[in-house]
Parts: sequence; C-alpha cells; structure tokens
Amino acid sequence: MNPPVPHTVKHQERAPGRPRDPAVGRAILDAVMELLAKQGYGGMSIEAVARRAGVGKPSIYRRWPSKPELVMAALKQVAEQAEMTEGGPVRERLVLFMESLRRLSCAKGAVRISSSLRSLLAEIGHSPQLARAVKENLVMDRRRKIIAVLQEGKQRGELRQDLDVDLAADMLLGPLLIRRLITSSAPADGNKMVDILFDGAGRK
Amino acid sequence: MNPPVPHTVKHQERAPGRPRDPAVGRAILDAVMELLAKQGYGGMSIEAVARRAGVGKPSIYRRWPSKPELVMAALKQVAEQAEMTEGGPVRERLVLFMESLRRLSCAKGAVRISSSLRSLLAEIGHSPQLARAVKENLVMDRRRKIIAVLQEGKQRGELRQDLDVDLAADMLLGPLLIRRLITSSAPADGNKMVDILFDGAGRK
Amino acid sequence: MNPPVPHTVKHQERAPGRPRDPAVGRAILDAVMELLAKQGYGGMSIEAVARRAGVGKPSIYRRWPSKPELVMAALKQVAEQAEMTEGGPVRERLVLFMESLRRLSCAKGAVRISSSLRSLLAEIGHSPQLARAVKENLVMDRRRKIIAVLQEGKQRGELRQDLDVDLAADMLLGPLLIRRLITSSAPADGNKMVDILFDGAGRK
Amino acid sequence: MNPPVPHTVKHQERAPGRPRDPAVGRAILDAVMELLAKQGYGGMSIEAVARRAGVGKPSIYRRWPSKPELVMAALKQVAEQAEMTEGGPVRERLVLFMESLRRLSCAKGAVRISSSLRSLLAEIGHSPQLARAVKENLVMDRRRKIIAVLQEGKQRGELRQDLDVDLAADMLLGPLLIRRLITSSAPADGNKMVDILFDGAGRK
DNA sequence: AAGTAATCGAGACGGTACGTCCCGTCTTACA
DNA sequence: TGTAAGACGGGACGTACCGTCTCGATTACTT
Repeated sequence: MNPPVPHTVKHQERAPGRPRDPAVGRAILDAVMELLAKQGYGGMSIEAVARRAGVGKPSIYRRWPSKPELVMAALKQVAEQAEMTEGGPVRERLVLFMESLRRLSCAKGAVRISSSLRSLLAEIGHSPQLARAVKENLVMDRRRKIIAVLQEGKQRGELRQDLDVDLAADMLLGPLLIRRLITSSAPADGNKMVDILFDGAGRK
Repeated sequence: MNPPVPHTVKHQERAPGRPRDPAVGRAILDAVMELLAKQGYGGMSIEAVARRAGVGKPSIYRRWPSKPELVMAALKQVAEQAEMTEGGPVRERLVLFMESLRRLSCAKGAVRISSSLRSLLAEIGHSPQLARAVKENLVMDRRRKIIAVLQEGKQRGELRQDLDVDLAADMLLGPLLIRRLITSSAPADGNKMVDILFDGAGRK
Repeated sequence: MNPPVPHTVKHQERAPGRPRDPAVGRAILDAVMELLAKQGYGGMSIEAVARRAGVGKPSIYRRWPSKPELVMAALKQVAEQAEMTEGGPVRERLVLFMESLRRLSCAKGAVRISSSLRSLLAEIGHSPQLARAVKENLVMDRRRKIIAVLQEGKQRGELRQDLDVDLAADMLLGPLLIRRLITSSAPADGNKMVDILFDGAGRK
Repeated sequence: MNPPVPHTVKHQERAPGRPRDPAVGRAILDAVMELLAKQGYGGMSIEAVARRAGVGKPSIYRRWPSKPELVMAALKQVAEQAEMTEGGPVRERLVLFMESLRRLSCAKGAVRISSSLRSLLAEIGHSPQLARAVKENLVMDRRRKIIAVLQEGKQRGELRQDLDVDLAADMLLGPLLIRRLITSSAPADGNKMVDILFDGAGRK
C-alpha cells in the first residue's frame, strides 16, 4: 500500500528493468492530498490525480490497485498519531492520551480528513485489506494503546479486576468517533470521559 | 424524502393532472432494497434500480433528488427502532434499551444495512439534509431517549448531579457504532456498559 | 450502416422512448469527414469526432459499432457514382463511363478519399460486412455496370461471343484502382483502355 | 530497412562497442511473421512481437523505426518474385509470367500476406519511403518486367507501334491486384488476359 | 588485462485512445 | 399531468499500447 511496497509483488529482491521513480509516487500522493482537500473523496477522480501529478494513469495503477487504496496510502502519510506517555498513574496517562486525540480532531485539515475517512469507510465492504487498514488506522492502534494501559492499571490495582478492558477502551474512543464521523460536533472532553470511566455516573 | 412527500414541491394540496401511482414508489424502494442487499451501495446504480423496478429513470428522480436520499428513504422503511421502557429504575431501563439495540445489530439484514449506512455516511458532506437525516437515524434519536432517561435519573438522585448526560449517552452508543460500522465485531454488551457507566472502572 | 438504419436492431416499426436526433447523426458524419481530411484515417480518433461534433461518445457507438463502419458511412455520403449512359454503341458508352470515372479520381477531395479507402481496405479482414461494403463501393457497383453493357455488346454482335466479361471489366477497372490506391499516378485514359480492349494490342 | 542496414546510421564502418546480435533481428522477424499470420496486421502490437521474440522493445526500435517498416522487412523475406523468361515470342512469355503470378496468389500463406499488404497500403500516406517500398514490391517491379517485354514486342513488330505500354501493363496487373486485395476472388487467368490484350474483345 | 562503448532483457515513464458504464436531463408517445 | 422508454452531452472508468527512457548486465573491440 505504500509506494515502496507496491501492490504488484515485484521489487522484492533485485528487480530487473528500470526501477520505479520514487518522485512519481510522491507526486501522486501529493496530488491526492490536494484534490482530496479541494473536492473531497467523491469528487476526486484518478484522471484528475494523474493530471495534477503530471503523471500517466498507468503509473498510478502500477502502484495502487484502486482508488480507496490510493487514498488510504495518502492518508497514512498524515496519520494522526497519538502516543501514550509512560510511567505515572493510569488515570493521568489516559487523560493525556485522550486530550491529545482531541487536539488531533481539531487540527487544521481534520475536517477534510474526516470526510475522506467516511468515504473510505464506505468502501471497506469491497476489500478486506482496505477494511483492515481503515480499522487499524482509525481504531485498533489507539485501542491497543488504551487497553495496554488499562491492563497495567488492573495489575497495579488501580482498576477493578473484573473490568472488560476492550469495552472500556471502546467507551473512550466511541464518543470521539461518533462526533467526528457522524454528528460533526465538538470532540468529547477527555477529562470528563476518564472521570466517568473511573468514578462512574452513579450517586456516590 | 418519503414518496408521499416528494422533493418536487408539487402534489401538495390539490394536484391537477394525473396523480402519481403509489405502486411506482413502492416498486422503486423494493428494487433499492434488493439491489442494496445484492451488490451493496456502491454497486447499485440508478439505472439498475429503474430496470429492476420496471420504471423509467425520471420517475425515480421525480421522487428523490439523489441516490443517497433514495437509499435513505428505503432504509427508513426498515428503520431499526428501539423504545425506552417507562417507569422503573433508570439503570434497569438503560440496560433494557441497550440490549434491544444490541439485538437489532444482530438481526438478519443488519450486515447489509451497515454497509449501506457506511456508504450514506460518505455522502453526508454533499448534502446538509442527508447529513441531518443520517445523524438522526443513526445517533440522535437514540441519544435523545438516553439523555431523557439520564436526566430523569439525575432528578431522582440516582445519578450524580454534575453528570454530562450528552457525554454519557455517547459513551453508551459509541461502542455499539464503532463495532458495527468500523470493526465489524460483536456488539457491545449492554449490561457491562451500564455497569461501567454507573459504578465506574476504578477500584472500589 | 446508415444513421437511419443503425446497427442496433431497434427503430424498426414504432420505437418507444425518445427518437434519435437526426441532427446528431449528421453532425457526427460531418465531423468524420473534416477530421478524415485533416488528419487521415489513422489520426482520426473517435474521441476527437465526438469532441468536434459536440456529441457524447456513446451517441456515436449507438449508431455505428466501430470506427471502420463509421468511416464507411461517412464516405458513402460522398460516394463517387458514375452512371452508364443508355443507348448507342457499346464502345462509345464504355469510353464515356471510363472517362467519368477518371474525372472522379481527379476531383478535389479525391486524394483524401483515396487515403481513407486504403485505410478501410486494411480493416476488411475484421468484418465481413465492412468487406462487402468496401468491395461494393469500390468495385462491384461499377463492375456490374460495365458487365451489363458488355453483355449487351455480345448480344448485339459488337463483341466476341467467347469474351469473359468479368475479366474484361477488371481489365478496365484495374488500372484505375492501381493508380489511385497504390502508385498515386495519373488515372488511366479511358479512351486508350477501351481501344486496347476492343482492338487488341497485337499487330493488325 | 533490413537488419544489416539499420535505420540508425551507426554500424556503418567500424563500430565500437558490442555488435548487434544477428539472432535478435531474426527472432524479431520470425515473431512478426507468426503474429501477422495469427492476428493480422492490426492485431499485431510491437509489445507482442517483443514478448514472443523474447526481446526488449528498444531492440526492435533500434532496428526499424516503425511498425510498417518492420512488417515490410518481414514481408520482404517472403517476397513473391516472378521472373520473366527470356527469348521466344512476347505473347508466350507474357502468358508464362502472368501464370506464375497467379500461382503466387494461390500459395499457402497468400491470404495472410494479402491482409498485411492491405494494412501496409493504409500506411503509405505517412511515409514516402514506405510508399515507395510498397509500390515497388506490389507493382513496379512486375510492371517494369512487363513493360520491357512489351517494348521488345513493339520493336520486333509483334505489337502495334502506338501501344501505350504502361497502360497495357496495368491492364494485366490490375485484375490480379483487384481480386487479391479487394474482392478476394479467384485470381485472373493469365491466358485469357493476354488473349484479350493481344487480340482485343471486338468482333473479328 | 583493463577500459570503453554499444548491446542486451526488462520494465517504468508520460501519453493517448479505447469501448463501457453511469450520471442526471431531455424528449417522445401514450394513458 | 404522469408514465415507460430511451436518446442526449458529459465524464470517469480500467486496459492496452505507443515510443522513449533508464536500469544492471553482457559482450566485444581498443588500448
């Protein structure tokens, strides 16, 4: 899915023939990002990408088998990564993590990216690889990080032993995704979410 | 968006000329559901709908302005409605509600419907009406019901007075939607979610 | 092959739906002739025809199934027809006929038409219909006219009874076609050809 | 146009560097003949030639500048040559010559060759060299031989002094070419043609 | 023996055109 | 007026080749 690892299974050891020009792959992804920002996923045609990148259509298809994969690759370049801090109480680390996710949701190109993500989501039925990639990018990576720290919390006794960490992670990520992808409302406050998760909403 | 209330502003009071054949509208929506189930949203073309419904394309466009609206209308027919029970402790009512949502996620055509929903999601950038409709159908209606019961809980003293009910509602709906639309995993357990929400995950 | 008799076998009795716009067919054929004259057969793309005619590509393919058939149809519009005069001695009538053919070979657009004919010739291996049409247009029609008058000559005793009229016709048409299609030299003199045909080249 | 005299003006006197592998040129021409026979001129792509010959495309373009030239070169290998006999009456020598031409038209690969010739004919507008080569191969060589013997006939008094030998030659070759390239009918009978040419078709 | 230079197969490159599909609009004849 | 049918201009699709270029490797002549 990345230009260095094209969908054709060649270029593994020492490829014969003219090697692919890395500048071409870069130009394509740049063009994708520009057009995505300007016209959105649906309005972005492969032909327009080729035109703007100053590239032939086959040079695109040589690298990525379909429009969704191409867009996925472009979006990976601007992947919104958040890192979990190390050490310290689990509760504080979770707050920091959720807040950094919130900041990413508010960043400059975030609206366009959200739109593209929704479009990619629509295509996951057509390709298991794409489904996996989107899931990973949107949920799984962050989920894993949250789960890891929750497990740690359980071991340290900061959390209930019977806690379903998968579910807890989804309860933190869910509001963020709902608001970003569906309701387009302000991202959820990390502090409040972690409060609810830890202390519960019930009367004390 | 419904056939009885077409997007063309005619037929409102006393329409002159030949009235619309209600069978046509029905045939169209039936065809949409069949094709949606067979080829998914992306693979469903308006031409194919017309063909299968034995109908002219203009008869479709006369009723719905675009493909997403058409699909939206078809999906409304099979809208997945869950009702909040009345009376009794808030906690129990929430569990019942979440569990009935879970059952809907598992129903027969649910996978196809999920696929269509993802596709509709992709189009919400193009039309505010569609955006509103999708939001309403997917989130807002359920959200309102949850919020209402949470407010009731606050008044009755079953919940903390400082609880952000919007956020709490999203923490219940989020996992359901994530798993349905993105990760395609088993829907979240309503009981456990409500437990976490009420009692918190922190050490007691 | 003509626009009124399109390759799709519809429009036979009373076609339902919107009838084809005859202006579209005309615009297409006009564009074909212009482009044929400007860039030749090989340089004429269907896309360019559509562009110049102000027409969509499907409107072309709706009418003619392939480029050769399209060009054939356009050339038929400017078919180079020569009529055999009636009455009078066979010899004189043949001279008149051959001379009128010669004049056609010299006419204004003849060079371009020759070039197109050569290109069509190249395609006759792909389509029996095209082969028939080209043969008819280039040879058979004229051949029939010549043969008819030669037969008449035999009956009247102006020609030898054992004359192979097919062969004689080809000996008259052959030089014309060779010079037009292959050597691009001045067309053969009808008078001289008929002289040789009637009197022979042998010493008297 | 032959591999030994490539279109690139190198290799003329003393070439440095690696000399061209003659086996490559041969493999290319063989592949051309096979593909020509299998798919015809139009269906034969340079890429396919390279593939089948186990050769890189540049190795083809290094030797021949274009597809028509390449095909021309391949066809020259199987050039259909007919020799004029020497001595004896002009009439008999012509008959022999025409009959040997007829036999060539009926030979095994003749149909395929005819198809290729038609395709080459289509390209002569693009290249004067090709035009010359095709004319030479198809008409001029034979024409010269016929004209020479006709001139001899005139000198010896076997033919009329005012005979237009060019025209007479074309009247002999024309039927052959018409039938081969256009009507795909049985080749003309040399005997009969020479009879008509010498004795005329008129009543004796 | 080392250097030089044109060859080789392979395949990427920017392009062009293909023929198909669908879009959303329009124009018919009929009901 | 609504209807089924279908033509319309338009545009993108993914594929096939075009003729050129750029690789690393090979192969011969020239020093």
